[in-house]
Amino acid sequence: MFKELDPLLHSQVRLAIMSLLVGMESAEFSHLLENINTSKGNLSFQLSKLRDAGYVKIDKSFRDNYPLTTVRISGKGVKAFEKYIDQLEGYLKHFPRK
Amino acid sequence: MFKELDPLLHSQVRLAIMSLLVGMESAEFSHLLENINTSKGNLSFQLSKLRDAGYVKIDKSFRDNYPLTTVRISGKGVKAFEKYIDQLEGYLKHFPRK
DNA sequence: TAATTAAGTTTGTAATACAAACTAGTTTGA
DNA sequence: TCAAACTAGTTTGTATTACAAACTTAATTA
Repeated sequence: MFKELDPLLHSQVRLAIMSLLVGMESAEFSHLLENINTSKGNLSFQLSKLRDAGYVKIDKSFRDNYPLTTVRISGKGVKAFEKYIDQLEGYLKHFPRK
Repeated sequence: MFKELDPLLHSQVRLAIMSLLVGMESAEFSHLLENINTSKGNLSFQLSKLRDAGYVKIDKSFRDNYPLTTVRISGKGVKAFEKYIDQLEGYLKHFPRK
């Protein structure tokens, strides 16, 4: 009846990360931080989890001498995000969206 | 940008409970247990949390000599569920439902 | 050169989810 | 008739999580 919700995505911060990433080519750490209501500590931690799952690719470089972390969603990540939404539907069907 | 998701509802088991209850007058403990993939220990625990939040009313009686626990969603619970779905929309907008 | 800022990472703690173990009583069958 | 098995849950212990505080490393500014 109710399908399993991917625990990696069923988390406010990680879902927000994925939601942002799915709509853009790539995002800088600071961009994510500005748009998600959490600390950089937690953002860093949650990004690592998504990387470990293969849902995002993290690229580390330098810009103007400072470290620059760039994140992009992977194919696997997109699929997982789509699937998560599908599963979620089952929980919400009593209030269909317009 | 991303609104707070009610932590009481952003949980697989509790969301399933609320989703079932919002579609029916009331449900017995055993009915919930059959339709949600969890243990009775956890179901009991999560129902208590929803009761403590005022999202459900729990009625205890007896039927055929055995204890019978009946649950129904409260007005507050319905509102919270609707609001949760609204907030969630913000996270999913890149994949609109049909 | 000392203080401040940038851009993160690591760690400690508090909250959470869960199933195993428990409670309290009922039915069955030897 | 009494002990084993069943009904219908609740409580407790543990392992996992989410998070922010504290830390790191290096660059910039006063």
